[in-house]
Amino acid sequence: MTARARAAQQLRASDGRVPGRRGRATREKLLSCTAEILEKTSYRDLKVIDIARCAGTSPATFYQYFNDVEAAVLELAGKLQEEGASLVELIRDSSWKGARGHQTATSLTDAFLDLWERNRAILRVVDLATAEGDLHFQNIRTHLLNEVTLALRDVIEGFREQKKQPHDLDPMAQAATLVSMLAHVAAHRYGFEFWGIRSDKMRDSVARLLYIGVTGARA
Amino acid sequence: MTARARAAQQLRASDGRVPGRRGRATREKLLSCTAEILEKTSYRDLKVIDIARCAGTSPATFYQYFNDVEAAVLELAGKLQEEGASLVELIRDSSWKGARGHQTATSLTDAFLDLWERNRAILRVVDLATAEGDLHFQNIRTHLLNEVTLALRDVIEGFREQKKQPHDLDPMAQAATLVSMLAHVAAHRYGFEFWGIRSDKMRDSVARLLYIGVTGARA
DNA sequence: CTCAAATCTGACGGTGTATCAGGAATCGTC
DNA sequence: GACGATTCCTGATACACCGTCAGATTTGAG
Repeated sequence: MTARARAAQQLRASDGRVPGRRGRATREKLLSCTAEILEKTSYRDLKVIDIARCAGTSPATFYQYFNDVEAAVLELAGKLQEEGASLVELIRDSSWKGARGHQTATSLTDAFLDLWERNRAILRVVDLATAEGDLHFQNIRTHLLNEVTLALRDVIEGFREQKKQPHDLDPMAQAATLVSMLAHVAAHRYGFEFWGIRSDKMRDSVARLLYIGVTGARA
Repeated sequence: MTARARAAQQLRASDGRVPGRRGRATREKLLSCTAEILEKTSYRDLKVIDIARCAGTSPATFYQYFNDVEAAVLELAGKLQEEGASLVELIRDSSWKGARGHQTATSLTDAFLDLWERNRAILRVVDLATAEGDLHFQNIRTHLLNEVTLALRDVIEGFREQKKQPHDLDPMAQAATLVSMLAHVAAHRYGFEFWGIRSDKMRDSVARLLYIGVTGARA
């Protein structure tokens, strides 16, 4: 790789320079402040000036490193893209047969809920922006969930070949549906508790439907 | 009802007056403009000044009728609360047994997708605001979905009593999970097509999982 | 210590928010 | 159809945030 090519894929400040150590540090600080504020306030009320204040710097500095607030959030979201990897392992490396399969479904459900819980503030925005048709966020969401969906699809395809699943079932659509269920329950977890539904019962239902949906087995 | 009590539940302008015909008309115009703009732009970029411009009036007029942008969107969302009613009828008045049951599940899926499609711009915001913990939107979302969830719960409870569903299954949690699946697939419908999954296959998977989840039958 | 590169910020023009006093339209009444 | 009262609307305004740039400050290599 030429020096030119390397520089091209490196971080750039708004004026085109490649940031040094100090620069990268303030950039990181700005990012973590963005994440922190997003935990407490709505996306609509996330202001550059607040991020700058939190980072002990000025708004102008923020614009040195990001084009706008969305760019910062987008980067935070980008960091989640690899998070899907551990879920994929879980899906591929565990047995989906019988009681073991139910155990796998439960573990996957827990892992999903946990992933969402740890990143709920960002994932909320990713969800909204994707629904609004923002292609950048859509891409991130795809990268995060696509691996998981594909892994599930393969497992489902296996059960279909064994005639455990209906012949006309589309494994990819089925996988996407199950992932949707997981994502939505994870996103609205707090809402269910508020609604009077016990969290562990919710988990059981999700895991059970996941198991049935993947394997074609009965409840 | 006393005049005082009636006035108390009537519409009020910001200065406390009860609006007359002209006032209600501009109010409606502002609401429809809000909805219209929300179709094309993100919630984050929804500005009072744009709504006012669209309605051919001034920002000050907007504030005559709404405290802020959120109040207007909240009212638009409130109008959806009764939309759940037709779904409830569908759930209660149709058979869930055998092939008929599968037909019912398909109809419900279609009705759900249609409801979301017709109101996607507003429902996006409801979803986000609910996830962000906004209780006003949470309430609306609950009213919209709670009836449907309760209706599904009753049907599930029936199948549980017939030993078609596991004894330890919580019908309410199961219903909430299925509604989550419906809501999320509906919200991200366009995303799936973009992702290369055929819309009709998606619908089939959702309907099938819904049928299985409600009745406990096999695929 | 010196100086050039890297980093930061004060200052500014532009846009949106939210309020209020007062101007304009409407309506009932004579 | 003119009057006054009521309803409705808006210009003016103070304030907040955005996004940019020139230049001040800091850093660190020599």
